[in-house]
Amino acid sequence: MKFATWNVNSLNVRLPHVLDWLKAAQPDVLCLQETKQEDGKFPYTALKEAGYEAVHIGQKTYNGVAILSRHPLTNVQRNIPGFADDQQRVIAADIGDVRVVCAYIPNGQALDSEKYQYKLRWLDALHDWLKAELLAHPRLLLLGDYNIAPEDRDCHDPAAWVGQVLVSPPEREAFRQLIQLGLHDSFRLFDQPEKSFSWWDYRMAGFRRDLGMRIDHILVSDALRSRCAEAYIDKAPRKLERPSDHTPVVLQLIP
DNA sequence: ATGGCTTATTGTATAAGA
Repeated sequence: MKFATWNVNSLNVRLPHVLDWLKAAQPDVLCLQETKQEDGKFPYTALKEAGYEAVHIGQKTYNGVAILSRHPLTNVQRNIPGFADDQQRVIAADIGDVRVVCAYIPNGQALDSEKYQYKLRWLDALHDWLKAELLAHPRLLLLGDYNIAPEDRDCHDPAAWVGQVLVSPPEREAFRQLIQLGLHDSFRLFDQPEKSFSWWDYRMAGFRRDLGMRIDHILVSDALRSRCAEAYIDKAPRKLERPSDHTPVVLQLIP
């Protein structure tokens, strides 16, 4: 079973890339973030023709998350229960014997921004919900755009990023709190190249100069750890014309 | 590196992303 996550920065613009990638990479499950469209515009038909059913929660302009799957999706949950949020950032479903949670964690903008406080509150709510979710579903995957580079090696220039979002100590602590729930960063279960990144800024020729960050992750619960077979970042879609600024992150799980 | 890009919007400049 191949699972992947990809922030597509507008599914309307990126649908051709998504369809091409589904065909080339053949994932069983693909979690999308930043679909940036209301559900009425979501391309259910095109995805169905490609062999994937989908569940989605979206809004105009911002946010929006979806799970695409070749296998039936059941027990679908939208948003974090009990957390009042007008931003559409979470969708979860059962696929096979696994609980799949797709999340678009807030960016935070800047440390002195209200959006940063929202990010930390949001991470707290996610943590508390996942704690309960793990009791009900021991086999759980949390895939998405975390907007957190967990360690300095996940940042192209840690010194230049001190004092900014994605790397601040409270964000990294929130990531560790998720790990404390009994989750593992699947990417780091395997040897990886140095400078492994999942996002590069559109500006400053960020991709060409490899000024990237690893902020998209797939966490696996204790019960799934021994089933992890391979984890990698597929940089190919980032090289296309008019790419998303993120590229897919992949985990292969033994059935 | 302090925004040089990209996206969406009842647009023609602004907000947001990361």
